[in-house]
Amino acid sequence: MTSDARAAAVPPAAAGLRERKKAKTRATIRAVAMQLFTSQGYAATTVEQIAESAEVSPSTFFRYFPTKEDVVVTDDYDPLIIEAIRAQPPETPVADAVLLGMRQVFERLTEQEWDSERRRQELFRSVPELLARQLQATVAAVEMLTGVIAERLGVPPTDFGARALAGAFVGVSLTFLPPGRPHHFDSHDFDNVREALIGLRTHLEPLQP
Amino acid sequence: MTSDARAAAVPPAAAGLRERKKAKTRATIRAVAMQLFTSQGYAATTVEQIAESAEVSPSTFFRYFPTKEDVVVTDDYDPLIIEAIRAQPPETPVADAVLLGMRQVFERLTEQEWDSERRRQELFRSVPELLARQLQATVAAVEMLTGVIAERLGVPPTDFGARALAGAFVGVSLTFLPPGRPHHFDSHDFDNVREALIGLRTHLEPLQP
DNA sequence: TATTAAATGACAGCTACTCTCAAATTATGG
DNA sequence: CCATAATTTGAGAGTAGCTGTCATTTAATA
Repeated sequence: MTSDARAAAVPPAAAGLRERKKAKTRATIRAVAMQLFTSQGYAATTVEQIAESAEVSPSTFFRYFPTKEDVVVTDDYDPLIIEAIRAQPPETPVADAVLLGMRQVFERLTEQEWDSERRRQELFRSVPELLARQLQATVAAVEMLTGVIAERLGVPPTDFGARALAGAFVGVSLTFLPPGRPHHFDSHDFDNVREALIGLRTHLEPLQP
Repeated sequence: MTSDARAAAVPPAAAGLRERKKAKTRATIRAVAMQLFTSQGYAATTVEQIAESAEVSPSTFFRYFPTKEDVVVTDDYDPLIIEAIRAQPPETPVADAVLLGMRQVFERLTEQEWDSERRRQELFRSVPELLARQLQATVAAVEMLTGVIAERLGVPPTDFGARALAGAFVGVSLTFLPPGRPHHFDSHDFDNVREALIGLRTHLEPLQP
């Protein structure tokens, strides 16, 4: 949703053997890949190496992840955030609902999940191509956010006000990933986003229609 | 600055012969590349083809553009926008100064420049990898925008308020590139961005510190 | 004009990614 | 439990983006 909060999914407990095996393979590939990336660097790690470590063929790697970048970029958190926002009481103002929803998802992460999340962020910071793809995913997520916001406001999802609010959220959130300087996004940062939004009002005030 | 307003630069009139030749080569490569992209498609056009059409070797192509993507993504407009914002009278409120500055640069484009700009936008819409890289460039531009805003506000460029405002601008602007639907960004859209920002105030109002 | 610096082209090599086809594995109906 | 159908997998060949090296050409300088 913001450019963070993404990690490996836990394979669902029950399902056909086929499904479970696929989920396990996918998780394994991602795990060993992240391991190799953080130890040798992203560029220095070849798909062949990943495949070998995961004990699959390179062909299989590409069946699970269309590109090498997808191993890092893909995640399953966005739906959780949407749901969390939807779960906020109706009397809560939209802006608060969004902030609280995002925050809650982050707060529920286990220590282990935070760990892989930090490694992901580290990769985004050091590998420009990954950041680019991550931003693309983020922009796509704005669509979803627009959806929930519109729902809450009781307007159609095409409403410009809803779109603009979603855009502002994401735009402001992105500024908390400072260039270069290693700052790991954590749930505390939502307070900062909140304050930033409040500060925004000062500058928007003078705008006359 | 937003994800638009980028095109080929006009080679400066005077300079050493070397400089002029380089500028001409660069412009030629970009021109023939854009031509091929729009006629055959981006993926279907190989660097070898571009090099041949531009009458240079593939090696030379990569000396001018580090990647095939850079042919489309690179531009020289950001400095113009920054300058235009700076040129706004000091009594103009920041938000207005930014909007007016951006708008002016767009208004000064020639019909020819608009044409290539539209082709660029078309490529961003149809080629995901290009959009990703473009977004990366956009985020980088937020830094510059933060700089001017901070300047105007008389605060250090690290100020969170300045960063947040810059982020909000870009975030809101991005929402005017609707997914899929072919809408070409033009200078008129700045009125919409302006209205969207005004609408934002309603939702930010209820936020309590 | 002679010398120096820069731009270019040819070539080799690596790797991400695609496609095809045969072998292996899992699901399903009797 | 077995036969058959549907998926998943691996192997191998091929394309193209990109990097690096080195000799050759072209522009700048004295």
